[in-house]
Amino acid sequence: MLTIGQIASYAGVTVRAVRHYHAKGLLSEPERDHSGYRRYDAAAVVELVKIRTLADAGVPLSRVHELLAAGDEEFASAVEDIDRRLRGEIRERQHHRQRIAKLAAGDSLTLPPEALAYLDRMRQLGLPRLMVEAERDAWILVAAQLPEHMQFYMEVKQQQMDDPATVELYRDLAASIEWEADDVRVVAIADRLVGLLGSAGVEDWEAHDNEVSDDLAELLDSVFLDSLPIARRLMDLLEERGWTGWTNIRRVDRTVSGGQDNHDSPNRR
Amino acid sequence: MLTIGQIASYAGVTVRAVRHYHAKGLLSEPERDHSGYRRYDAAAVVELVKIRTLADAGVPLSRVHELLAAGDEEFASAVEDIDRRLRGEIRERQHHRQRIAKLAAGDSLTLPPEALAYLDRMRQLGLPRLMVEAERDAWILVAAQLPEHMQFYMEVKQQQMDDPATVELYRDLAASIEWEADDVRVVAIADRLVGLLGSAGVEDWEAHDNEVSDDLAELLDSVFLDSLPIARRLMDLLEERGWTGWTNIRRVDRTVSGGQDNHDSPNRR
DNA sequence: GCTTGACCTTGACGCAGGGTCAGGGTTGCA
DNA sequence: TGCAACCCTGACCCTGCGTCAAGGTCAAGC
Repeated sequence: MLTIGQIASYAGVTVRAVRHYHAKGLLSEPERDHSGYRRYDAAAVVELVKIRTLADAGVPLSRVHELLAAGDEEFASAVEDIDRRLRGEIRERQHHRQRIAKLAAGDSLTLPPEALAYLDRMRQLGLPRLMVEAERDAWILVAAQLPEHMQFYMEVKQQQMDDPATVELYRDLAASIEWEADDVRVVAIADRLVGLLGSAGVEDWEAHDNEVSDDLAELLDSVFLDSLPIARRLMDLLEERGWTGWTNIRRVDRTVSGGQDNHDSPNRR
Repeated sequence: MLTIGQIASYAGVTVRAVRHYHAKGLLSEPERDHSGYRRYDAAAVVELVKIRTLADAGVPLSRVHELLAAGDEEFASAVEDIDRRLRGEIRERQHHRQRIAKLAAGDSLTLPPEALAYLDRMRQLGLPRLMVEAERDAWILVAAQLPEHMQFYMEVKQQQMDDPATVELYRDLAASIEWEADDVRVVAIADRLVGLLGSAGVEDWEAHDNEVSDDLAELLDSVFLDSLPIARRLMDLLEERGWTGWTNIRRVDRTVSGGQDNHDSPNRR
């Protein structure tokens, strides 16, 4: 008669595993000797080897019992199930490999390459690190929600960077991070911004704009409001000048107070 | 400010997952409002998106924190680690697929094809099911311990099946399962067995024999002893006739009582 | 007879990544 | 005011065992 350690070593498993199979009901509990030790016969080793054979083939323990008792047909269909699961797990891992490969290749953690290029452009134009990071965080949020629009957005942003007046405005906005909330220079910024908004040349922004949910717009506005002390005042001034919102900035409807309309708005976070 | 449900939905994860990341220290706990609700800012969403990006690339949560804080070099080497792990997991699944495919193809659970062929041969020779199953169980044990010797063993067994006298002996042994332990016909069986042992033609059995550990031999003997009431008596009779053991049956050394020597022994379970 | 070391016993916690109650409190809307 | 939809913590569930903890048993050597 065999002890648990012996059948375990015959089957090439640990003692703990054998007890686990008992607990799961895969292997029936054998007789005990006078001191309570389990005593196995050779048939138990055979059962254990069968269990391990199935387990080594990727069969979950919860299905081993069923498979040991199964006829040919059930066995075949169960095997198909298991193979399907294995294929799925392999595909999943392959996708994981592709993703980490991209991350390792410098795709940053969360942004598509065109966004990284845009942020690089900002840095080259000498815009300060804090501003670039605020932009990055905002675009991470957009990319997470609307990955399919990122390319378009980035094209527009790159065009904006081609306009010296816009870049100049960005620089001043960046500098304003050190201003108090009531700094008088905010008024000049607001006026220049309205000027740029009026001369906006991007016509089909609107189609993409409508994809930005109110919730997301609010979230992005909050990034702006949190990062710049003058932000609240600036938005107030813009509202006086006929523009409402920031992320989804739109012309205020003049006929119905508090109403909305859909003029396009080239300024973006 | 955002609730936990909101940041979860921005990042495409469950509320439970966000709390899990808090508990694991991946995402720092935000402020609470007056009623104890967590209140998040947009930066938290950005962090959460980063965490998910890594997790979706197969990075274990336990390494996410480290990777978020890592420089380029550490990041690269960590990514290599993870890719290695993923490759290993894929290979493992591929092996699993091969194994269940073989099982599904009828490779039985535990025996190589040549053993299955041998068992089929026994059945064709009209040997009873119980005997074939006892053989099968015994060979399962051998296959688990000495898979590389199975082919040789099976060749020898097939040769035995070519000998009508041996087959006849098997038939009578099978019939003996219904005999009492003290049936007189056992003596005749023992004599015929000794005759076959003496005329054995297999010369290099010995090299394989030595691979069978004493423990395994004892286990296999016990299969024999458990399955046949006359087994014990038969072994006693064999010992009287100069043969000891069963699985590792050997000629008894005549000069030193109780000693062992290494004559070959073609009889096998 | 005593110690030592290798076994054996049950019970419980731990891992990864959360899912899913249970048993509350809060908020927002009709 | 009521109800649904949130939020909170705490706790248990899943896999397939590994790893203590705290003891009992066995065989060997002195």
